Amino acid sequence: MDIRSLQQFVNLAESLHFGRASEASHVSPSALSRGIRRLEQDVGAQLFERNNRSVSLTHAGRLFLGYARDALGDWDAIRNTLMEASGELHGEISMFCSVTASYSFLFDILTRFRRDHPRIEIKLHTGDPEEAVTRVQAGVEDISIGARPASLPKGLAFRLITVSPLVFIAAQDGEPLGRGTGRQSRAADWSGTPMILSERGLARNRLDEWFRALGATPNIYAQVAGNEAIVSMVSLGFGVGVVPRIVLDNSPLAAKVRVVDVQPELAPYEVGLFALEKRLGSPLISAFWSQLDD
Amino acid sequence: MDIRSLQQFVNLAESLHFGRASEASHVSPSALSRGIRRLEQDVGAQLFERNNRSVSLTHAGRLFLGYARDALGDWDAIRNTLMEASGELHGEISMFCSVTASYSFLFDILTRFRRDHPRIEIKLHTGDPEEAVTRVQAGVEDISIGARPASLPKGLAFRLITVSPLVFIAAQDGEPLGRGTGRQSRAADWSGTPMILSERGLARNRLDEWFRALGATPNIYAQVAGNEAIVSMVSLGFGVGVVPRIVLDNSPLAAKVRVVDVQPELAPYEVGLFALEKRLGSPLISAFWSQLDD
DNA sequence: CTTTAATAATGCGTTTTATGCAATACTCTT
DNA sequence: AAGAGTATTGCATAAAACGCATTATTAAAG
Repeated sequence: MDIRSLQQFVNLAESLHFGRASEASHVSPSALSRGIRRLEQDVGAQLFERNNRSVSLTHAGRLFLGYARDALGDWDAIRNTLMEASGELHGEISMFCSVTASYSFLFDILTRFRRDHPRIEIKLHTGDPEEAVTRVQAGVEDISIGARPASLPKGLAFRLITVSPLVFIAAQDGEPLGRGTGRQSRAADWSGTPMILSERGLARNRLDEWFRALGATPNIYAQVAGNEAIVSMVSLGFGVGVVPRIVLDNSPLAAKVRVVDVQPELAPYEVGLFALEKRLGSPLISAFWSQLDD
Repeated sequence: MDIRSLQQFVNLAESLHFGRASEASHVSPSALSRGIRRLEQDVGAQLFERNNRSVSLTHAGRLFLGYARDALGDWDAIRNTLMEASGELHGEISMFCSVTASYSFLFDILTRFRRDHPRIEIKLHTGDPEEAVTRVQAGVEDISIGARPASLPKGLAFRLITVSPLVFIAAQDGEPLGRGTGRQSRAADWSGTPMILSERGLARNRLDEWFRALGATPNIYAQVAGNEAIVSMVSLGFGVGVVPRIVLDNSPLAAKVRVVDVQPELAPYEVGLFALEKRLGSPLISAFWSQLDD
């Protein structure tokens, strides 16, 4: 029996779904399946009742779940105790951010963190920015970087890193938009403007809201995934897009697009760290969290 | 972290000696060394202060020892709970006996045990009969088979399997001993008789005592290790030996030796099971123990 | 009733990890 | 200064774990 099997067991007991539990444990479903089997061998009792379509805890499994939670807690506790006693922090933090974020300020943050805590390993996972909140909520990651949603889910802590305006961009050498910039937009201004939008996500929601408030319907030329793709298509002259300025700052195509001054402005992106509130007590996570203080 | 590392840690913490702890853990010293290293990595603190000649617990190690004992206890407890709930016993018993014992009644005992508890694995280790007591005392083995010593060490439980007389044997076709058998021996009877004796062990102690009571000194022809070797040398006519009768019953040389009726008789061997009293509560050990009841 | 989508398990080849043996390096004793 | 005792390490081997692709089973949808 090892600690990882125990964590896998708890993950599975909580989700009752091998696919999701395997993600939470950062292993493949097959590894999880075998891991659980091993554990059942070790403990000498069947813990889950399962067929190929459903999973449920046996009576023994429910008893064992209590033990497993305690054991994981005890292990964490002794580790933290010894770690604090020894002065230097060790261990591993699992982290999630979008590719965009990893290109922009993540480098600086991790460089500093490594300098201050060289023996804490960061397991970095990248993916769709939308997952930043859900993955932390689900316990799949300790910390994630993302944009603060309109309403922060209960139990989730947010730590602001930076604010980046959402800006309209057009091709640098394209024709000027057929209206003066800098004044209030009118619905008619936008009916003929092809737009490059995110398929979904916070920026898209903000923009939909913006158009609704204007009483206009956007002329959508393309819906793409990823801010880089938006910049790319805009730079090629396909239309007007909306991205956080921080994306422009890190884009190799920045010189090929220009920011259009549009009124009213979109509410800015608040980019920061997410973590579960109850896990801020952990020395490792707390170290990462408070590193942004200075 | 896994349970075996934890057990290895406790073993080392108790003996502070890699060689002995590795025996107690049934692994090689190098495996133990690496195992401890791994554990120190996992826990993030140095647990032992050690150079090439001495081992001691660090402060962190002392703290961790408390945790480790608890964790091992908890693991045992949940296993036993689930095992009893599930009805069928699983797991592993480590067992020790002499080669002699393994040839004689061990087969029957294990056959029956396997029939009643097919999912309990027996890890059998063989060696010098004298170790039967010490290895159980040291916690290296769960159960051992051996002869009951004159005084049973504190905390050790003994369960009689069978009683086997200690008999004098001589070569079948050798000359008759120069005195009538069946009457009380006198010191003079033995001065010219070459004896084949164990180097040490219970039989040797009994015989030394017997000669002392007789006021005689044995004429020792050879001191050998192992009852089989005694039978062998006696059968070849080198002298008179003393072995438990059960050895004869299982010896291929039985037809080549004869039992000599000598008075006073030696106290018989009481062969049985050893286990630590405090471990008789464990379901597995208790199952083995009580199997002899019927 | 048949089809389809979902999903846990498994065969297999590969990578990682653990182990034992023999050799080494270091330490304390004589 | 020599020697015995002992933790460690290099190396080759063995075992275990893993992921991918596939399979088998099941519940729901048509």
